[in-house]
Amino acid sequence: MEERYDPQTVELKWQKYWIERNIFKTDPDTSKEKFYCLEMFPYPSGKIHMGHVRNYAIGDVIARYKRMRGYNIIHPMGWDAFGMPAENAAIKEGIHPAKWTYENIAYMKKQLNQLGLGYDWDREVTTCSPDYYKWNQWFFLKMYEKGLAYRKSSFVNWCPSCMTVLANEQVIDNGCWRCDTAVIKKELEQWFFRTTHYAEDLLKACDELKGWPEKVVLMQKNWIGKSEGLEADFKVAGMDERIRIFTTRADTLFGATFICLAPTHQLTEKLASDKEALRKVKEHYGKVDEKVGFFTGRYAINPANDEKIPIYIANFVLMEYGTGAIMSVPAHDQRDFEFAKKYELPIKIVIMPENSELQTSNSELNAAFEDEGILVDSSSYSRLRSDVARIEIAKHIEKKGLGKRVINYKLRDWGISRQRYWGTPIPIIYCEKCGVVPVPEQELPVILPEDVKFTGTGGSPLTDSAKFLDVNCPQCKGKARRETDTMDTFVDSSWYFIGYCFTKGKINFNSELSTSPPFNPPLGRGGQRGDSFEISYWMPVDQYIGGVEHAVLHLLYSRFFTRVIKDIGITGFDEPFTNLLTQGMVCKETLKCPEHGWLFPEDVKDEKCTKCGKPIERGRVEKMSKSKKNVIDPDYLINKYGADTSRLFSLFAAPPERDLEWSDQGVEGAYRFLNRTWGIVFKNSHKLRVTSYELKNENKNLSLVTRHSSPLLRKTHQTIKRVTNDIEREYHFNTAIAALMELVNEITSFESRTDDDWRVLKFSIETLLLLLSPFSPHISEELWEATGNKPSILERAWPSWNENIAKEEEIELVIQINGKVRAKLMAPAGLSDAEVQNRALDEQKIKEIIGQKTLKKIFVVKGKLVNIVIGD
RNA sequence: GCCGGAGUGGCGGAAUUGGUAGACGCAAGGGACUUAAAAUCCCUCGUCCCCAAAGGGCGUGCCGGUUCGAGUCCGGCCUUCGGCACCA
Repeated sequence: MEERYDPQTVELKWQKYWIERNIFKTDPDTSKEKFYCLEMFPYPSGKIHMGHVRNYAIGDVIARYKRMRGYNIIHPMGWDAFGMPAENAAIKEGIHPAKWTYENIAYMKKQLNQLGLGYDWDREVTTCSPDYYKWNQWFFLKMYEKGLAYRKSSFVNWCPSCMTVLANEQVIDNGCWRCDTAVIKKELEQWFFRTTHYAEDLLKACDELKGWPEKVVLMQKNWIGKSEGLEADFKVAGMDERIRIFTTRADTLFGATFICLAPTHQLTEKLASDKEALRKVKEHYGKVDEKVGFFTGRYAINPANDEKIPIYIANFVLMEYGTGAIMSVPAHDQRDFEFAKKYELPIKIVIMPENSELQTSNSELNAAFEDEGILVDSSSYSRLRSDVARIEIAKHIEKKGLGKRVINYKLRDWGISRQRYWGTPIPIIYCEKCGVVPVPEQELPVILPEDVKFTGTGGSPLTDSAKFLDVNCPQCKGKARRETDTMDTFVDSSWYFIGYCFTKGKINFNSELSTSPPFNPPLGRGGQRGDSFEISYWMPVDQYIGGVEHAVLHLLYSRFFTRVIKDIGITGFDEPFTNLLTQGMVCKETLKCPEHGWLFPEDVKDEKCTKCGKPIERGRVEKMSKSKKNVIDPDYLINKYGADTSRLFSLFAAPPERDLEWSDQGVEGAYRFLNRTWGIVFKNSHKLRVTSYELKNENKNLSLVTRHSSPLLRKTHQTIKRVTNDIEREYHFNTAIAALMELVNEITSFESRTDDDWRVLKFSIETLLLLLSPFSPHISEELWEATGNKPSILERAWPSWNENIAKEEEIELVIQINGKVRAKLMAPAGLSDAEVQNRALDEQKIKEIIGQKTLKKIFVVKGKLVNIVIGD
């Protein structure tokens, strides 16, 4: 064994060993309980970043730990390979997106292997491969058959920079989720997936997501946004038309003083004569800044009291939600209030606070009163409480046949059309005679044409590819053209975790349809090795790990797809991910020069900018990003410290769910720890190798205990307990690693004198290596071998502790007087309360403090503390 | 504005059920080894009072409460980070 720890040599050796032995290959062995460990697959942008290192280190620890605990593990990895950056690279540098993507994948795969991550690459999926995206198209056709995929014209979010449509979930602060460009509204024919079909189910099932962070479940619930209310019809005076409105506050119906329609409402053209005003309002539609509207000249009849109230067209009323029309109650809705003030419309108070007067100035409201209260001026409903009146009025309207109680969701259908090249072609053909015709299943996949030009202007290159575009209609064989839009890349990531379940990555859902029912074949059904068997064996994912930024988008779409796949008849489960861990961001301090902006650490010397000599500002700790120049390159870390140190530090610096602040010195600390571990094995390697000791029988430990070695033996058992519990309890790796550091400290100061000491030392060191191996696997394998053991350490069982050995014989007894610590003394563990009391009262210092004062009461906390309450 | 986290030494963070606040690591200071430096090893390290020791006071964002005892529970604020935001 080398004296010096050289991570590069060690890591290469064991990575080669694992690959040659096929250690991470998955096998559906039904005699074992399975564990599906999954990390969110990366977009192949070129190189991995520290966020990936952290995410994948967490996943690898879990997979290795569960494996040692005896689970049958599936731990796959793949590539979210469609997307805009590849297309941008094609435009900018003239490289074909496929070439660019596959080169990036090759490099990043090498990096992942250098980190020692234990993936089964036989099940790798690459979403831009026709073998994969064929199934996007297949799902599309199945959904089209079921009416879950449909086409409609609508106002959509359009990013002028990306020249493509965005789903609602992809609009962040009114900007594009990729490039931040302000999103505009544009009317387009688009394909949609009917996510709303599952709205209620997706919402209800949220309560079953026990293994998810509450925060994420809440975000899902809020996004689905259920609200119960009333739809009511307002007749248009002098016309044979009705306007249906939606409200959650039927109790304020008597306070409605006008009606507002969305500018794109089906009746606006008919009602509004002033086309110029309508055009103006449309311009402001979807913008949050200002409320704009105009009077149509028409009136509506309030179904509650037959009052005539004016009909307005207003930009702030959304066509996409409810009925696209609202009754406006300015006294009790802030938005209506602002609109009414601007256009000088009447404000009628119909709800009063229960115990006080409404705050008004000059007998006018200065803001809407939106709380619950008591009804006034509402005919027979006056004096009712608003929550009661809400139901009564709704019932009344329903009875009169002028409306009905309904449930609305904020969740909209998922617009999946994208005007891009690098995505899955939508398998649809447009025929002049037959109209919209789906591509026949046997003709899948519809493959992206390779010979296209990327100009960066005029939208998708597919619209210029005659070879792709021109096609014969599958029905009438006449001239037809293909759909040129491709699918949102979130389609790709909505089912990839099921794709991993197919042996050797050979995805085939057709075989599922013919062989699958009955669903969920029982475990242990002898000899069956079909794909449907594998899906029901491996799914659902037991532990999913990824960034919280996907809390709404990806997770919601995956939950939707899982339901669709079930309804197609392939699977028998609703939820894809049993447990979810959302890891925090990797952050680092930023440096800024007043003249040169963000700086790399190497651009700073003595707190000054090396370019201009001005003093720099130490900025906030922010998420690592290239633009802020506060990134750490994983390649650099691996070269300098090795994968084991990089993994160890990113796991030690913070618990997984919290943000991690990068610290160069902290990395040094992790490296020092591994060096010390190396050192203790090196120092003792000769003797350790010849010391024989059977690890298996835990109770043998007891016979080895001597006065000298028992503290180390105890510490070792305590460490097994702590590390195991810390991993089991929410994956708190930081405290688990701290426990390992304590053990190393103890081992370092231990001196072996007798053969029994050597056996205890060997047991300690071997235990340390077993416990360390999920975190820093290479060095653990190397030292495991150096202590005379056969590889692989990964195939060893996770150690267990003996409570009898782990428990302390002596405890430190804390003595408090009136809740303040006054003395501490060592006492044997397991004393009775009375004995503990006596010892405490016997203590010289305690006697002095008590003196002549009266003893009021004594509390004893077993094994820990005594609190003596005394009077004056 | 609404919803949800978080606030503990110089720093990252521990404290599992209301029971010794500050584990572990980093930084800092002192010492050993060395011709010297690096590396390594040892010691100190919340703060204040005291020459020092012994001892004691204060201390988990702020104010108050419950309790023998509160970082932990309750009420009210402050700061900060996320998410949503004309959803009627």
